[in-house]
Amino acid sequence: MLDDLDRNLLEILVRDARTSLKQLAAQVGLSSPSVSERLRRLEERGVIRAFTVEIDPLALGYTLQAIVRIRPLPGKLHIVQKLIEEIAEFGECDKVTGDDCFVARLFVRSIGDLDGILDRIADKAETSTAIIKAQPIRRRPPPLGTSSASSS
Amino acid sequence: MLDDLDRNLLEILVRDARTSLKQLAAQVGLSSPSVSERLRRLEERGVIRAFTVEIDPLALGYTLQAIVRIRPLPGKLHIVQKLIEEIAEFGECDKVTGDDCFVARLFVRSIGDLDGILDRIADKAETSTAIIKAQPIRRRPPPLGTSSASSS
DNA sequence: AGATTTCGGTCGAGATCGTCAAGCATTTCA
DNA sequence: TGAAATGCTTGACGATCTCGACCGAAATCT
Repeated sequence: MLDDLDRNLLEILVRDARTSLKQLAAQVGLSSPSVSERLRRLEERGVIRAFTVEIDPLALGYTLQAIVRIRPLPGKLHIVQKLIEEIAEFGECDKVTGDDCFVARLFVRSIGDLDGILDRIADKAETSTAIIKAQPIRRRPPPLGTSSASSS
Repeated sequence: MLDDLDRNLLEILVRDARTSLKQLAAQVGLSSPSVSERLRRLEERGVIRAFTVEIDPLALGYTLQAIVRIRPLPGKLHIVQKLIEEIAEFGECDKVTGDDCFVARLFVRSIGDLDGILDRIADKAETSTAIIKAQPIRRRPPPLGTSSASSS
């Protein structure tokens, strides 16, 4: 489905999405129209979900991040999910198996804000919050190579 | 530190990092050299951490994601952290307060792979794994507006 | 207050880049 | 065997970016 050239292109673009077609072409050994066509198809197929910009939350004043596990009270699941989606400070949320129904990432500027936001769901769900002290791995894509599990 | 124009630019770029300087200039009411200079400074200051491409893990065959909470055995914290960093299938890892020391996101192609990877840290840490069933909120930046907690 | 420096902006020209059409080779399929 | 489809290249045109020169407002210094 993806050949080596595609993977190569993706790798370069993950590092710098502004790499010009010309440079991309040079690095993978194609002409720029070919690269352009490949990118078009990668987008069309949904492999490339978006070209975007990664912003440092700190630069926006969000000095605190937390991982919040959320267990909605009986019958409140949908209301809670909707609420989470509407609160812009939630920067990520996954619905998971197990006791905790949701695991979410919260960006806040202060402990006070954290409290304020959790209060808004306190009557609809139980939450456990863990403050993030460090980020050993920041968001990165899974390995692009055709395989890799259990190597190094 | 950031004015309205900067925030406006960031908002546009988060949606589409390939927006041309010309278009950006038109949308915020500046000339393109000005926009160019602003972007340069946003990068320089670290506000924009990177221009990147968002890849669909599914397109690479990663049909399964999991949230893994990891509690290293006594004395094994650093070994475990290093191990996690080296395993490319970990797509995110935060060091948090509380009983669980790390919370990580794992991309795998199959349950078998999941087992294989967890086995590699099983003798150095306790783990609890939650399979991701859905993603109500995919990675998004915190609100860019000057404030927002407890609105909407 | 008045002069000066700094900061952020505009304009225009030259260089760079992306896109399009035309054409070619290889593979696939009837 | 031949026709169609795929994926590539080349070359030209138009759009975009970048760089230098210049300008004005605001802050700073004397």
